[in-house]
Amino acid sequence: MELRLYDTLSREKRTFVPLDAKDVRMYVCGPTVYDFAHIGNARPVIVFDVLFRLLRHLYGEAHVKYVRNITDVDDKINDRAARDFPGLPLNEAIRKVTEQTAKQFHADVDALGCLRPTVEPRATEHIGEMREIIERLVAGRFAYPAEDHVLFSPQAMNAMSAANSELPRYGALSKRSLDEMIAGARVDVAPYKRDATDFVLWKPSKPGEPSWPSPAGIAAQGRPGWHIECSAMAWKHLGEHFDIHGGGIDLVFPHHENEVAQTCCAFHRERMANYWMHNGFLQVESEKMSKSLGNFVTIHELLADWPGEVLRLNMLKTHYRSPIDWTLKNLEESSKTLDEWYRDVADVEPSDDIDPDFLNSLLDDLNTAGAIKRLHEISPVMRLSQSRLDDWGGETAQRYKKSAAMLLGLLPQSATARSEQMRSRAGIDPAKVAALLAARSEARARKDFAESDRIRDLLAAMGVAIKDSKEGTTWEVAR
RNA sequence: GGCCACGUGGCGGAGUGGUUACGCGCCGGUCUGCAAAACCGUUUACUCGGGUUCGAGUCCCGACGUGGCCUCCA
Repeated sequence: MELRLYDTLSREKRTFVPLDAKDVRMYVCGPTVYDFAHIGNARPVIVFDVLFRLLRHLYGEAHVKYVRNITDVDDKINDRAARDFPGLPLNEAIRKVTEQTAKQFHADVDALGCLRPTVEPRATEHIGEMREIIERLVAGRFAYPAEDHVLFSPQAMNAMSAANSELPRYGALSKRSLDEMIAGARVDVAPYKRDATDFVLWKPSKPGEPSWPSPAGIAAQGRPGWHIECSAMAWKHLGEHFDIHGGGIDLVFPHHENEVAQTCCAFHRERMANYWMHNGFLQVESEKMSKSLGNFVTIHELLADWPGEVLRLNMLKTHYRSPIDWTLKNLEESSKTLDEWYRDVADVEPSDDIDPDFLNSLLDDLNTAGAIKRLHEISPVMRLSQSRLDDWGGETAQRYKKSAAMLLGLLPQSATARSEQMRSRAGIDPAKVAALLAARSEARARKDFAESDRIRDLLAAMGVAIKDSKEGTTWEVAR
């Protein structure tokens, strides 16, 4: 069994071969911390968490390094800080915004059942590395200073790459040519740019803005451009060349294209990452998510209505590269599925093994939908026709189901713990329910069905769903 | 306008040219005081038009539709 991953650069699924099986390295673009993360932001976090778990399963927990950055220097952060804390000095306001937002982000992704990455570097702690990369680029004539900016020249890169096969061509990742980009360039090209396609590595800071000593002999203080922070952090924590780089599909251009350009030119490398992985976009109720449409939904808001696990399963039902339509109906379905699975596994401990069919689905470019199909099949109950039942049944199935689900980051707790959690979440008093159930049983025993139905309706109004069976009556929180 | 994805049953959603994906829902049944829950069973699909092939949801071409990117949006 081998892992195959779809690589955006080659546009095909390729067998994953790590550079060093004892040190598998993955970088994923994390949040810019200026506002609540929305459900679209949650997708890469969840998807690459599953990949992280899978890699740990394959190569051992100690042999996988996952780096996800926090970008805490950005124009949007500055704008938000000035808006939210007008009384404070800008730098102090910025610190408040980034600290609060990062904290909220951690709370959100923890609730979604995501493991913390091995390293979570911050852009502002890597200004030195950014400057060093910029110096290298200037020395190599890939970049030039102009009016206190430093600009990267894709034209220079391509001239060098034509003469030196060690370098990739600019535009290879996003499958664009410079000619196309020049044709599509906006009219308002900054006057200090030599070419319309040049992009900013470093720019001057206005008074009061965050600022650091500039590279390339520029006297004025400045701050980094957008793409350089990821090149710097990936280099620092994963080296010049590593295995996997991930993020949302929208980052392919310009962000990742520019990262590749910066890193490969600074270190004279043909490649930055061996596999480029990109998750698809998300729509809400069949509409593009946007603030103007009023369907901009944050993780924080969703968590008020749903356990994080429901959001997680709902995300994983669709293959990571396909678009997702995020709807209430799907969430309800996901919620029901989890109820059923928790009932299936009860309080068993996971198996030491992973079901091969389940694992094979994940190994096929993270086919979580196929894996979930298998999870439905692995059931302690005879839920499938006899011919397809395999050997499943009883505790073996329960333990297999538990271990497989846990590889997806699902069913992390016991069924008992979960149902207690659901009860306290719904604010239901178990003693009161027990008393009402006893009264109902008594009414049923004396065939006073008017009374027993009245109690049933009463419980339903409290949000309690009762379930009668031969063994007696149980209850759950109604959805 | 340029480039890139995607279009599967009532709904969600897999699918490596040839055999039932799977889940939800609907319907029927068992159970039940009646229900619910649970369990059993059944039901429908491959956007359109060409082409390649013994055979296409799967490959090729075109049309239509949806979405993304085109310098700071996951």
